Amino acid sequence: MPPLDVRRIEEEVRRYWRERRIPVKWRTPGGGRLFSFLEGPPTTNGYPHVGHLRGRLYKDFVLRYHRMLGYDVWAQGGWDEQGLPVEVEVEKKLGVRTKREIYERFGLERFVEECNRLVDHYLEYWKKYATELIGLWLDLENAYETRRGRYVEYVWYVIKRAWERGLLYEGYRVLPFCPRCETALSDAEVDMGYEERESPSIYVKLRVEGGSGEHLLVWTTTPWTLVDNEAVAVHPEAEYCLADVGGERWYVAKDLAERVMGELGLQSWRCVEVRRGVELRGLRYEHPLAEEVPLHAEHRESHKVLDAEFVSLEEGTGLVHIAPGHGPEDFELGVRYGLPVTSTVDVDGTFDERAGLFKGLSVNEASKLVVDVLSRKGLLVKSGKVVHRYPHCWRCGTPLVYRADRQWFIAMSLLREDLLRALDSVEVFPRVHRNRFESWLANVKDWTISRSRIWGTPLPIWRCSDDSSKILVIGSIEELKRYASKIPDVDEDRLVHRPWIDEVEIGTPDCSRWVREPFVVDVWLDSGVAWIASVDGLRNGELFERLFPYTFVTEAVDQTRGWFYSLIATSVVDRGVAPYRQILVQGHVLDKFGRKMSKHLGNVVYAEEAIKRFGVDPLRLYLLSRYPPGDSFMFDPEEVRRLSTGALNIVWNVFRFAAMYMDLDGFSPGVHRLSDYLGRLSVEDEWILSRVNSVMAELADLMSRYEINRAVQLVVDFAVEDLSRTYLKLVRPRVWSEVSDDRFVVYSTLYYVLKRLLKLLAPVVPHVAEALWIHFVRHFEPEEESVHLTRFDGVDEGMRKPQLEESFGTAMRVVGMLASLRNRMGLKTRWPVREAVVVAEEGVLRQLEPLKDVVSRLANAKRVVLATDPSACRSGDYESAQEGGVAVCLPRGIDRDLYMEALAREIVRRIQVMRKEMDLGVAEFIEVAVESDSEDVVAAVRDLRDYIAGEVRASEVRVGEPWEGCFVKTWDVEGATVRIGVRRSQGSGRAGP
RNA sequence: GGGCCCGUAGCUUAGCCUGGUUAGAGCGCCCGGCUGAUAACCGGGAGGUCCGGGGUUCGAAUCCCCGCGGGCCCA
Repeated sequence: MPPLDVRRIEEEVRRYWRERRIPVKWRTPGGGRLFSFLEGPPTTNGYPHVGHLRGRLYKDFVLRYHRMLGYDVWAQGGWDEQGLPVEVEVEKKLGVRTKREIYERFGLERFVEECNRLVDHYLEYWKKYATELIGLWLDLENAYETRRGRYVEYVWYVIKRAWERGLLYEGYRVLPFCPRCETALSDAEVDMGYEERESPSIYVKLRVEGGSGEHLLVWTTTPWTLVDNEAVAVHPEAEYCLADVGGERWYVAKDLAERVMGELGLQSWRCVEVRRGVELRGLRYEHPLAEEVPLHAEHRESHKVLDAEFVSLEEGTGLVHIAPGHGPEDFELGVRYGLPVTSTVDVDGTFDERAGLFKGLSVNEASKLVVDVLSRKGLLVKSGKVVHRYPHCWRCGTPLVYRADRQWFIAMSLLREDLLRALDSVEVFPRVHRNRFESWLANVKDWTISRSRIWGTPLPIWRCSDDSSKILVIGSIEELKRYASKIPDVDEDRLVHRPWIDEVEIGTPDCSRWVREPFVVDVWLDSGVAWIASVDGLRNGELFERLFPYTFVTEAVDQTRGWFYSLIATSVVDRGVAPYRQILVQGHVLDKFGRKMSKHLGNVVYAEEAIKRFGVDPLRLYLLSRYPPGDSFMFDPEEVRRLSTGALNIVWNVFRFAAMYMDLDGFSPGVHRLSDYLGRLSVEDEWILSRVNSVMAELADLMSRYEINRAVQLVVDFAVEDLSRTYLKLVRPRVWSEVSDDRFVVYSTLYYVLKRLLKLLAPVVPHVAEALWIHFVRHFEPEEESVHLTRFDGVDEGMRKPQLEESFGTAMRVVGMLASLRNRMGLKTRWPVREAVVVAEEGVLRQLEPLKDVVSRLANAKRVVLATDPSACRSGDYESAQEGGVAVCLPRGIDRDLYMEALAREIVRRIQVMRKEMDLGVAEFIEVAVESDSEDVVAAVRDLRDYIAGEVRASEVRVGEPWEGCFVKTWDVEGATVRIGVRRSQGSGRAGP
């Protein structure tokens, strides 16, 4: 086996999988129980980064794990292809800024084709870098795509179901709009886009009618909304000051007066009168923009003080300017008091002709002009700036504008109980996220499903042109065709999109001409129906019934209000139950400083770059093991190598070690069976066999809670700590020894452990595990085609020895203490000691008794003495250390025999180095000559010639001058000069197969 | 304004639910060792007012309360 070269191995393994169609075989049902996974479809815009990879690796890990547990896995891919993000990018590409331009310069047909083309572009990229290369074995051939006719139909289906249940309605409502994208956004979308922003902050006084000199002082951060101001609200219970300010009198909330006046820079003011909010009710004021906006002349009746509970006494003046067309609370108040709902702002964020002076201005421009006008009229008290959190468009970053408009809704608020009941049957990991989801559902608002856009599922609602109260909702393509009197000659995928859908002419007996509502559907409804649309569930009922509800879905935390919600919402609308059993909520990936990854900061690590830089499996190991799935992940490129490559190297070399010797000795698992050697196991064999089975049991426990990082750490730690550092270190001499066939006991033990280990590693590092399977397991058992087509072996309870594992832990602690003590004494591990004494209580000693030999080997002590009596090594001849009730001691002096042995080992080590430098194979024999000015060294070589020869695989070790032309090096050994010569001998290697 | 989460070594963190060895790792730093799988690795050391304060308790990183600081969500 060659050294580990991750990239080459991944390349080779990918080819192997492709040629043998392993992923297809992996997905083929084998009659087991079904683990049905529903892919949260990535949106096909933008390039995948490590955050996407993290999520996709959890999917992959969980699928592979369950496949190896014996489940059949349903692993269909899926893509979310429609919606604003795509449009935004196409607009950029085409160089257009408004919808009008799209219509006029390009036409919808061309625009939609461009959208399709862009989707195709990203699709290829996501398939390669976020799926195939990372080893995610989703079925991409049969992936669902939200732009397809057969998919869009299900969005229609659910909307029709809502209609049938009386949940679909249209309404006039104040909603957040993105003026750039010219469409309304849903609550969930608004939630995604809160950002810090600097806004104007102005104080305005409104003249109370009657020339009394009284004013209402109001504060706002959106001066433009004053254009549509219709009233002022006060809190009914609050107390208000009528403050005398240099002759004028202003109303301001008593509790806020001090702060407000301070901010306005007014020192000499006083409260001349205090009145409760309710007493101000009905006070009329002159509209501040009455002259500039003519329509307010007709609204004079409304311009007065109202009372409202929502008025804040924490900020502002305690008097709130009310624009029913621009604030949800204002709107409700307006409805309650019959105020005109004035919204002179268009969907693109500009004022229309009703806005008088402000006509044609954007809201920002209007804000500036409002400030100027008020200033000129002497109504502006103060104009400043404030930084606050304000909602922005989640796709394009434009600050949102609240305005009233007509939209279509699904009355989710009526289904709160149903949603909560549905959630009862769902397990949420990690648990804390359940509460959040629950409170979201408990307070869920009606879902605004209409969007004034182009590239999306057309809203399947038609209105009768003769009688606007008549509504027709169409739930399938078949139904559409049934009603259609004329239909464009295009394929289904096009037919269900603008502009083609609007070329369909529909007439029915009760209405001669139906006109479609000019909206598309919120994309969250697209992905939301994936539970049924992904498999064309109405036509594939049998398959669908088996999959539904899906066993498992996982996405990042923001999807609680996104996809997790839209899935359960649509499923509850249609059938009243949750579409999934388990959801795993993932945290986000941040940069190494804990900052969000963003193009703006330039700290995004893209998938392609990461894969090329680190290789897939090191990246997988890192992303899967570093943090709990639910936590934020601070991605530090330095750590990938540190944590992953090192561990993978060790794992790889464990197999190299095993392969080398097993091969050399002609080991064959079919012939040298572990079952035949069970009676001859050494204690470390029993221990490692127990450990591997315990690890499998612990793994199952961790995975039952989706503690993926700990599960992965567990397996890797086993490989690195237990297997490599401890077990292999212990059995090395047994493998080298040719005096008995004890090494076959080691091999058969190792083979058992390694094969199990590979299966445990397969879901974590599928490429490396497969390469090892090919090079190692298949070398002995060629019929085992792929580790990924195997099942985990059950836990072999008979192998488990919890007490031994505990004792071993104690022994390792003692070994560590001895190493520490040696360190302090300046005594190299290479130098043998006569004895190591362990003083501890009875129970600990009982644990250590069977492990004395293990301790003596690892501590390089001739013998291990166990004692309960502290005086055992209290004499001046010993040095001791103690820790947690256990003491260890080592003798200070060294006698001549041990000294000779130490010198011999020093020589051995140097010869080993030389062997390595000569690049000799492990089985090759050498001849050695040692020459020194030290009599001790000469004596050690002479006396321990056989020992040295055995250690370095020499056919001859002699004292004297090295041979002519052989490899010679001069060393310093304990102050003595030693010349060592090494040459290849004629002796044969160990007998091979 | 309300809710949830978090604060442990220079950095990243385990432990907290279920109170009880001397709070455990990894990285970095310093020292040493090992090397017939390993361009590897191993061991040791220094480094902690477990955010602060109060309470419960024989005993608190852990449970409770109050602050402070940070994050997320809702309004």
